[in-house]
Amino acid sequence: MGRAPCCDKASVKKGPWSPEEDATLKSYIEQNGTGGNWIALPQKIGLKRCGKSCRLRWLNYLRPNIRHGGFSEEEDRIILGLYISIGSRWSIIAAQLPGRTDNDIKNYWNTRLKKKLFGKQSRKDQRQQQFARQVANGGQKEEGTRDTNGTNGFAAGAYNWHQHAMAMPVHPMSGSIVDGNRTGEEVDESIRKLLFKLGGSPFAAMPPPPMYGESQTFVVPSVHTAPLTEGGIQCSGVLPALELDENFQFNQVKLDGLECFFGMGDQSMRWNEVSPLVCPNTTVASSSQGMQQYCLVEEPVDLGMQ
DNA sequence: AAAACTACCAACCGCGAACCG
DNA sequence: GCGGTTCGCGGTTGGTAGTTT
Repeated sequence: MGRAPCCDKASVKKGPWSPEEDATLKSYIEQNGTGGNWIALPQKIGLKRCGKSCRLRWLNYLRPNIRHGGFSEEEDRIILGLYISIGSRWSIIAAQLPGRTDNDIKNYWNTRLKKKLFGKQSRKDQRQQQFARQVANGGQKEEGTRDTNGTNGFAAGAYNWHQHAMAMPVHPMSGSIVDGNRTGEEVDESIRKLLFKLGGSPFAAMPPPPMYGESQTFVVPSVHTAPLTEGGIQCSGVLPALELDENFQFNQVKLDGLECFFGMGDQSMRWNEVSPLVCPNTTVASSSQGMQQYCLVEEPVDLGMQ
């Protein structure tokens, strides 16, 4: 027996929602709630829509206190930190960002953040950065840097995000989830608790500082217990060695483009080509000093795990 | 000015999980 | 325990606005 369709597709309207449909759905749910049955809801209120479509419209657009666009640096870091830790579990990531929907975060990741992280800038970002550099140069227009890709010298993989970070001001997160009083350790603890709740062991005490030689190269360990000198890849820069237990191994298959974090794949990656979103405040320290700060989420963030 | 290209995002689709009788 | 139904999630698609050539 095949799967029962959730609705009669022939008689159901698809595509963008009209303002009238929005108003009908919104006013009904605000007054009566969903009634616990999305499938029956559209018939009840005379909408020619699939129940799933109604649910999606409500959750992603009509629900109160939804925020769209305008992701802050802080939100970027939270998304990135959680993506590295738990993969593409957007609903969990969204739960840590009040007002954001999983769909919004997913879109943001797929269209912007992933490219931003791995060096391929969106044109919007390119323009923002070019503008910032012009401002930094006292308004002088940059010339002669456009490459054949039309990326003004910032071709994929060659973009220096540390430079970007200096040019782009860091905006405090709007809303209330940053209280500014919590230490990095408290945030780490929140994430540990979250990961533990998700079924894995919290990655024990943040990783030991990587050995940082004069070559500015160290070996990223595999996710589990691989020693620093085995199974890793050569990377330059600073990277935390996350210790996630086997319950998190499944996430690896979803970590599109992040294989380097987990010692997967055979390509080498230069970490100074990766956005400071990964290691926003990391300091290139001498081998005697060790690493000053860890990555993941470093700003005080209420992860709701208290 | 127009065609081609790119980026963004709302919405759809299908699957597994959870729930219920 | 089983089968049917609904929910929730993540991946993907399609439309459109913006940008480049």
